[in-house]
Amino acid sequence: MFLANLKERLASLLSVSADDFVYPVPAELGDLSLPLFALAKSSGLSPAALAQEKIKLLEQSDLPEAIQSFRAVGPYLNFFFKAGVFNREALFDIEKAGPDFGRLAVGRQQKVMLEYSNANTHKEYHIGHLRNLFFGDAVFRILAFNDYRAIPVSYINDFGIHVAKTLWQWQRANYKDVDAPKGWLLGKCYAEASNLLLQAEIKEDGGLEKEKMKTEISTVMKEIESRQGKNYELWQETRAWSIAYFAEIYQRFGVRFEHIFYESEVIDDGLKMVAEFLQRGILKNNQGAVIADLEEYGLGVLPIIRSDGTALYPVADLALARLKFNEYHLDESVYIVDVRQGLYFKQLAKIFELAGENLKISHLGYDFVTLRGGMMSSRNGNVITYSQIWDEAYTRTRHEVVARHQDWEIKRIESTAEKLAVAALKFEMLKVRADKIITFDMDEALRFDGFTAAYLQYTGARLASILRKNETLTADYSLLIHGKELSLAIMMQRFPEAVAKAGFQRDLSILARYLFDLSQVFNDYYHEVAILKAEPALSSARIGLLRSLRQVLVNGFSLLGFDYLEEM
RNA sequence: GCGCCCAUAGUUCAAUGGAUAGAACACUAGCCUUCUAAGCUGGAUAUGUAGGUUCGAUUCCUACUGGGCGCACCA
Repeated sequence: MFLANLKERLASLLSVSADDFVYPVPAELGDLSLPLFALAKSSGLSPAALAQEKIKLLEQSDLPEAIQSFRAVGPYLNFFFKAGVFNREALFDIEKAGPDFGRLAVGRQQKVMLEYSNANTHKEYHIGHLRNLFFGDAVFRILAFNDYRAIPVSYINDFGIHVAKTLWQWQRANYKDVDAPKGWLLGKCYAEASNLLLQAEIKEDGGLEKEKMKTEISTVMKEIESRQGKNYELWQETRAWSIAYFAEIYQRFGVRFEHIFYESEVIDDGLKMVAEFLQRGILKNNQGAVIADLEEYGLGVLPIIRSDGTALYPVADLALARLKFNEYHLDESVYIVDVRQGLYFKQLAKIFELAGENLKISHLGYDFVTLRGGMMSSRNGNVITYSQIWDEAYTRTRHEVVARHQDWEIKRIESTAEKLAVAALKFEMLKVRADKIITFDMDEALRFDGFTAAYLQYTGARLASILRKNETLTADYSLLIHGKELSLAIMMQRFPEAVAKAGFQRDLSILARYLFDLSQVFNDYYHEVAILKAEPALSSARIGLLRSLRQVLVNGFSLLGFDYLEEM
């Protein structure tokens, strides 16, 4: 990391921290800058006077070779780099590091389990789930890149009351012979069941009808819980459909889990834990239900078991949290779940604290996805499902690819279109900070210009096309003295900083924006400078510059979870 | 009622307390006999309100306004 080292050397000469440096906003002011406001305060000098002091210090020092000049501009100390030297060192550095360029050894192999994609079987998979999946996967990738022993897991809710609702409607609607993915049909049944219940509630005299439905659903639920009978068998069959459907989605998006937990597998241990915690007074009976009373900690009340004796969500989660630490000996267990469950995870952590179990569990929240027409809800069917958005995205990318490459084989067209669609969707979800609500708009999300994955991939494809035409491997990079070459090299050297910041803040939008900025710098350069037609030695050096840029893009794309395309 | 999050250009988003608040989309004027025009160049427009801390506030603090979310049997 040449730029980082350069900053360290300057920092040590000036007795400041490398983190104090900034990059001047109007680039004409310099390549690197040191604002002296904060330092001036402790020294008792004005920032401008301190700048003069530092200038004197620098004049007497043995400066790094890459520094061309420096100058004080008011309270700032600005440095200019020697393009030839900087570029030579910067590119050697990237070539040497290759796929590891940007990697940071901060994780020290700490074991961090990341739980995400907590989908429900028997319910629709929608764009909200996609945000969770892409965010979780990218956090996993960046932590793994930064030397954490990150363990991606998914926890599937296959046992709640929603299952009973779905199966109840499934038997009434009889969709067995409808030509559609079965996982999708189950989601449809869930929405229909919820709707029927809602309608019964609104209707005058609907009370009786609703009670009848609820009783029927409750019967289904109890049969599943008893693990025998027709409904249990139906549960097994339909559950398998959903699981296969999820596996398809994960494969399409290149997401892998080290393990998948199921609610049905931990629920029994959860019930035992509830009994144990009841006995120890950590949980208590109240109005026929079992609750965790956390009022005195300002965390309200968490219901654990319904007054009809059936289990609520936390039962299985209690057992799962314990199981994770016992089986994997974790340093930390992170739940990547919608911010709306923030209170719930505080409650969960508090219960373990009260039980004297020191489990480091934390909640990494992100905000939800909403639609122009209002909040998404699978209960009333106001959703954009995974299959809808995928079909639309793929249709559009395929259309674009066909328009440009009539000569390509179908297989190639389809594979390129698929990669573009995957990248477009992932980038759309990752480019916004996690604590922002995404108001999803299909046309907006599936654009291919501006701040999009297609722009990044197009940048990559253009430079790959040049690299195919000239594969010279040796060159003298100190010939790269164009101002835009220096800008590009500095920007490339800032990749490790972007990775570090994105990883530390667990905010992938930082990396997304960095890659976009980097691409803009290249596209500007591309239009201004001839690469293949420059005189041979210079052309070779420029080819080397592009090779390094490709490496940075490849590394960056892979952290966000999409492919670098050679042609598009 | 209590708690959490958000408020920047017509729209969607940026900006470790620091230099002239940046992009993208849309609108508009240009650029393909240089390597992929899914590109590039130019043009207008913005910090919700009132205070406070500070040499300096989009950023920190307080109040208010507006929007969203969460708070006992949903997950």
